[in-house]
Amino acid sequence: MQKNLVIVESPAKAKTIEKFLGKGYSVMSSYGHIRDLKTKEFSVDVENGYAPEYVIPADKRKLVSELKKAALGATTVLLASDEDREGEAIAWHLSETLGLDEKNTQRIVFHEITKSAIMHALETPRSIDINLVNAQQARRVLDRIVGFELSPILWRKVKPALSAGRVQSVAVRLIVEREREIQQFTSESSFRVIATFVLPDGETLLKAELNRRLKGEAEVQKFLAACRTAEFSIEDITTKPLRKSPAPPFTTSTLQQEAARKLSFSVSQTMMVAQRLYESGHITYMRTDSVNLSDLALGTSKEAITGTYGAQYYKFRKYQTKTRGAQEAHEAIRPTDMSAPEISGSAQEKRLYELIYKRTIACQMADAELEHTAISIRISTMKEKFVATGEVIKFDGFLHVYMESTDDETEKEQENGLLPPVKPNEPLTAGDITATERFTQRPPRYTEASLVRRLEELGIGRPSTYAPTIQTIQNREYVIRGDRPGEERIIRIFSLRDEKIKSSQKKDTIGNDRNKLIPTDIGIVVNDFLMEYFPGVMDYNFTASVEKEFDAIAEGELDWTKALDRFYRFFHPAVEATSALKTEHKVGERQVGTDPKSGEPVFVKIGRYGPIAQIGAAHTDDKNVKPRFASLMKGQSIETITLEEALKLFDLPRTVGEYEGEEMTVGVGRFGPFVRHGGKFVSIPKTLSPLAITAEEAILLIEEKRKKDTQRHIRQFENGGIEILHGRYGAYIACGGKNYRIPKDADPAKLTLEDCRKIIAAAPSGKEKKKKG
DNA sequence: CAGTGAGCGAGCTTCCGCTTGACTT
Repeated sequence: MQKNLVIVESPAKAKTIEKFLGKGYSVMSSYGHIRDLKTKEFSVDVENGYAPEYVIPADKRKLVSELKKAALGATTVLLASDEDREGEAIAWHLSETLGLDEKNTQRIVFHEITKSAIMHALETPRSIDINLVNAQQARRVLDRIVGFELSPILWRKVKPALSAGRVQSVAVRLIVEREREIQQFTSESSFRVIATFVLPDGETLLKAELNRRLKGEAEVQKFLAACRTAEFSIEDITTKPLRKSPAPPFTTSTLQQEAARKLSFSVSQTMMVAQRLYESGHITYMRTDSVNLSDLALGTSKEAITGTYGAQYYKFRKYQTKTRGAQEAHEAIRPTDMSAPEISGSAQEKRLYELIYKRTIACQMADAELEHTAISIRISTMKEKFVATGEVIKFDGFLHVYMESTDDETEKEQENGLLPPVKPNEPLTAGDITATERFTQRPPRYTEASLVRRLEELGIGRPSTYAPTIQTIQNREYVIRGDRPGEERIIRIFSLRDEKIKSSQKKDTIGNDRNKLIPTDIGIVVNDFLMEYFPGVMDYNFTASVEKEFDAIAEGELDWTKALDRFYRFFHPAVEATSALKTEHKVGERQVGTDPKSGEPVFVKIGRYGPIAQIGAAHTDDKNVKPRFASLMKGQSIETITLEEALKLFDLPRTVGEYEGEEMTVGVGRFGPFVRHGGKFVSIPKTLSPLAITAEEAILLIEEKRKKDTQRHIRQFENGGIEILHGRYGAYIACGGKNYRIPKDADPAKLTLEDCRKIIAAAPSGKEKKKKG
């Protein structure tokens, strides 16, 4: 029997839709794009109207032939990819590749996977919008031009295998510029004054803060002295109602941020867990920029809220997407079943689901109603005032369920809850008055999630690329996720008590950073280079301005090849000029001083394998004098390293002593500092420096390594030819440089040589595994 | 896994956005 064929992008979506459609339809998935430019070639014919050369990637061929077969046997083919630029292009590529006939091909779209939305889509088919497709082609080709013309310049001028692109290079720029702001930041000190007053009843306390910060010790002393003789009284009491509204439902970016703040998930972890929730049918699609909720979701949310919390907690809300460049092909991320506050699954899945559930429920709940009270306290000797503030929740509303977190690291000004009842002009007795020194905070380093938020604000990147982009800039070693110890500060404290002023000090660490994005030397050098020669592409508004052009193309107002040509005509000459540039020194090179021993200059720069120091210039007349090299160590930077530190690097490798008749040498290799002893390597932990390590410490490390190794070996056969080892994922068998997994039901300690041989023989060969790619 | 790096030179690397697998040391 002939059927209608519906093609969607995602297999999970296909499964759901199939249920709604019934017998006359079969639903297949394209798994995203089915054609693209070649991966290893430029694939754009610049001379010929920027004609792209599309190919079907190897891992898509089988799928495409299956789709082709299904399309041939179908009465009608319905292309149901997403209703955005990429989705329209997918539909077009499908129609081109499968050789579809316009007569029995329809383009349909829906934004939510509900029966009514799908039925409506079936009733209102259209044809492929070629303008929208061309907008996508322009986007694709522009990204290819930028990426494939800039990256090779970096290979030549900085280091092989680097990359540049419209999105990643701007992401790195944000991080580099933030780091510079932090370096240039000088914190200022001021004193925050807090007083505790006693009410006329002799026991109730009221805590209040001075309405301005004091500058410097002299002013503090003067102020406290004036307080000694002052009288305090209530000046004014003001209360005002305060309303708080819930945050909109989750998009990809806000989910990544909240999961990072509340669950400490990395961006990619959030996406992996969300993917599983989506595949098991618990949530809607997780890559979206829309805050829209379907009527179905709105209805079931209302039921859940009124049923669980009561009608007074419910409020209908519709959210509008404000994000720049949003394409809104999907709904917001929400539970598929609003009557299920919990699901079964892994601990991570449960936690992420709960977060999504609460956020969705909360966004349809009533405002929280609070009352804000401020009591100002007069000081008879001065015009300054103390102010006590308190906030009382009158009705919790959505706060009952969910409160959005912030990245704000600045200390929370402790707010009082309920303030005691007071009357104007009531006299107060001062207890302690304490002035504590505070320092202004440097700008915060980006986290993965806060970088995503910034990129989204700038309209750069898409929900499907946030996590991969962050991965890329770390893979290229432009940026690392790392820790930076805070700065220790002495904090001065002055307090007035029983008419005496006392001073004290305490130590505090501020600005301690963990798991933040920090630029590397390579990232900094590449960024500065691109900023100098390609400021247009690096501009934060570059994406926004080309998006405007893409919109014009989609509207049919602009020819896509003309738009590309306009860009290429200014971009390509800059590429040519930069390539031809002859520079005496390498990009990012810096002379740190002169080697006192040889009188040769000492440089630091990016080498083929990373940052290096160099003594002596190349290209000298004397061919026998060659420059010497040494890698920088982790944590050192070509921007800040001193001559002394650089010279020390040349002390390596060095011999630290002998052990068991063999020399122990210390060096720094590709994987960090190591001790070498009789052909074996032992890593030196962070706590020890290869420059300072002693023979005793080195021996200890060697012994530790040996102990660990013996624990690693569970059994040996054939003189070590076949071994059972303890690895990261449990026990495994190693044989001839290959590893084999042990079946779950077997006890690794009891396996015989015979068992091992069987397992090895039964394992699929390497060829079979590799065939696909 | 490990000390590389100054040149007669092989051949390689790279973009952004759609989407999941297959895999496991």
